[in-house]
Amino acid sequence: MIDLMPETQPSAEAPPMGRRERKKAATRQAIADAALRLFLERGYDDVGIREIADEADVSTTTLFKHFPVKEALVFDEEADQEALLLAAVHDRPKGRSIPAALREHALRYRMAATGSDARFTAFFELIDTTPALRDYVQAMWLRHTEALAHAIAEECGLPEDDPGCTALAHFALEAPRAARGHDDPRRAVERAFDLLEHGWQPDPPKRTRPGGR
Amino acid sequence: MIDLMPETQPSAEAPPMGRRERKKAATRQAIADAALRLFLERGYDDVGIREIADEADVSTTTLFKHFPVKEALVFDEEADQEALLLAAVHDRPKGRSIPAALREHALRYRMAATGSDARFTAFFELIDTTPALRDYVQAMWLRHTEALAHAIAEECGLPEDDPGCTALAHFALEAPRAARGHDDPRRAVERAFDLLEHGWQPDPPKRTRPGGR
DNA sequence: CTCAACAAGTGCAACCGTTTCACTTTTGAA
DNA sequence: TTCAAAAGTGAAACGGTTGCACTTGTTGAG
Repeated sequence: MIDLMPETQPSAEAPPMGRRERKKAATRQAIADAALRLFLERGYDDVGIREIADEADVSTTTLFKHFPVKEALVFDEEADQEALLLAAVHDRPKGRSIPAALREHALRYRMAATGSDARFTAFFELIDTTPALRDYVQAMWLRHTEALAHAIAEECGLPEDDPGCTALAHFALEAPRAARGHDDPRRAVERAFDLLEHGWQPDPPKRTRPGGR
Repeated sequence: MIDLMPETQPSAEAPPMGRRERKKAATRQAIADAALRLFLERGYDDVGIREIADEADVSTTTLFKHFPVKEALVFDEEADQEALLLAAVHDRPKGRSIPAALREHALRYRMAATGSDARFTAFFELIDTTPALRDYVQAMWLRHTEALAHAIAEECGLPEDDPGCTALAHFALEAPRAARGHDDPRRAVERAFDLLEHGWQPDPPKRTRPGGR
């Protein structure tokens, strides 16, 4: 329900899952769907774990095997989104700079939410009005920032806590976030990344050319 | 126990508290002391709320009247520190720029921890090794950043979500944090603020001079 | 001084997210 | 077929947190 990821590239990732993995995924999806539906109906705090499990027809034990904490039920696509983000850097067409790859990724995947689809609106309102969820997205954002910084550093052959990489990662995730609320979010993101691509020069390490591998 | 705030200015704030407020403060302190002692002895996760309350000789109800969540027991001075931070901006000597005031504050109050006092070391190790506390400090840092940004904006007569103010607040709190781990943290902070003071020019609003009030 | 009003503290039971445990059922592969 | 690992179960417990009805101490106005 509410697929935040538009149109995965047709040719991409389809390692044919066996029955087992398919069933597992189905269970997971059933849980997430039930949870989101109930949350939207009655509010995050007024829906208990046990009730969600019942609705999805699984035990609470099973529920927690799939989602480590209650908040994670709302962001069941987090892992996929992070993977996509890191892939955008790691698998970018050769010759393309990292900022450029991040810009493309931002425009492609992180702007879906800005459409005027009513379900998106409700989804974001749910988050914005629930302190527990606000806190969770904040922590999530940080996790992604760190993962991205790490990936960039690795890509450039820099130490994994290189401040420049941290800053770039920070910026690349902050830009789309700040763009929400602008009249033309797409344009805002473009602007931010224009700035970034001109300003950011990866500090070339000893003998690796920036962007090379 | 473990007073993070060295030497409050002698003349500052001493609105003579009545017996009531004094007792309340004492209770609060007893709870925080008991909690920190037990945490350091046995680890954060291995000490329960009920046990802390017992040790401080209060009911758990009372404990939660003073500290909204378990993590807050570790940061019982948070409110004071935030107040001090905001005061550093608001009550700075006239003519002094905001960045300069923040630099002085950072050097004065936020570097206490870098001393080689064994209790500080243990305190920070407790935090660093407890995920729940790491998460909490992160959220705390964000709250303080937002409060500071708000205070700066108000001080300059700018809209309360002015990006420049947000950035300045962010930087001013990030600098001392990043300095931890440097060989000479004090110097690192000085450097960071040197940069900041030269770089940052508050966008003068309609008719207010920057730094004026 | 007295007394009402209010703030602080109490004890207990409940709530709810989360974990543990011992157990059954499915599934993939040897 | 056989077997081990993976997925799921059910119930009970744990621990942080809250609600409730209550007592006690402090304060300030009359």
